[in-house]
Amino acid sequence: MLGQSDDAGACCPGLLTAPLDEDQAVELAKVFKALGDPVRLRLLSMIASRSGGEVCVCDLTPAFDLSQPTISHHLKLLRQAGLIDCERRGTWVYYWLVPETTDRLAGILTRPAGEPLPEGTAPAGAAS
Amino acid sequence: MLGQSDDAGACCPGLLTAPLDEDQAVELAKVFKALGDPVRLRLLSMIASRSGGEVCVCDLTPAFDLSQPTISHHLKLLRQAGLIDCERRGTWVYYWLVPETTDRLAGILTRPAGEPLPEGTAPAGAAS
DNA sequence: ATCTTGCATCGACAGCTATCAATACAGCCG
DNA sequence: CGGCTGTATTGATAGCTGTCGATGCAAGAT
Repeated sequence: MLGQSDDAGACCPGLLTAPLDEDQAVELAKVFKALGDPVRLRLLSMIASRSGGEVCVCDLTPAFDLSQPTISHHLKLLRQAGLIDCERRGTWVYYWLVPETTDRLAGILTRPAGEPLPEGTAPAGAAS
Repeated sequence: MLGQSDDAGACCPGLLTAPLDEDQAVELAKVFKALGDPVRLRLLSMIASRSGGEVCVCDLTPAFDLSQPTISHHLKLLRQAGLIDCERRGTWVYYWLVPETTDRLAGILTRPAGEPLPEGTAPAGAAS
């Protein structure tokens, strides 16, 4: 959902250096929207911090005061955003991080070092 | 809203290396939620890519097929998320990026390079 | 085959959100 | 002063989203 299709040239200049076109913005927004929920952020961090690589849903669900279908729903959204992936193994389902996606986001949010900021933060240059 | 107070120790280990606690997740989610809309992403990129530092609202509004109040609303959300800031100068209002916030997000999404992805199990991220 | 457990899907509902038209406010100009 | 322009706020509304209980499906256990 983010860079698995033909993103020729979309390597990562994005967001902070050039205006996004609408299609790119729509795609990116899906991923950020998936991150825009505390439950999903915690799920993602629980999954990602298992550098063992994977977590069983049965380890995730009890960490929240939410019903099992709700957790399942959030996991689905994270998966549709390309942030995680999963596999059934016997009775259990295991989830793991897709680091390419988070790497991509990090790149998109990283401002090219050489960018000369006006002066701190508030460019109150034009003093009338 | 994100790191302008005392985030002692919260430098950036976040998200991918250790499970987020709920308060952190709630705070972070606000920022990601602000990014979870195509219009706001385009606004942010238009503002950020002006490394001159600032953009007049009057330059932003006509770039969208949306009413002026809607654009104003989106700008307000971006500002509340700490992603941009603004200043009135005469008749016009100018917005600029708050790079600290995007830097923080980039750091949060950046996985410590040395993290050895296991491969015995499933994470067939790119290989296979 | 049947029961049991783990997870996903379905349908419903409350709360939030993006959008607009109308209006208010701030500053310039005459 | 009164009018004009650029932004923000308000109020209303359609659509989306997070949540749950109920149900369905997969796979191991009996």
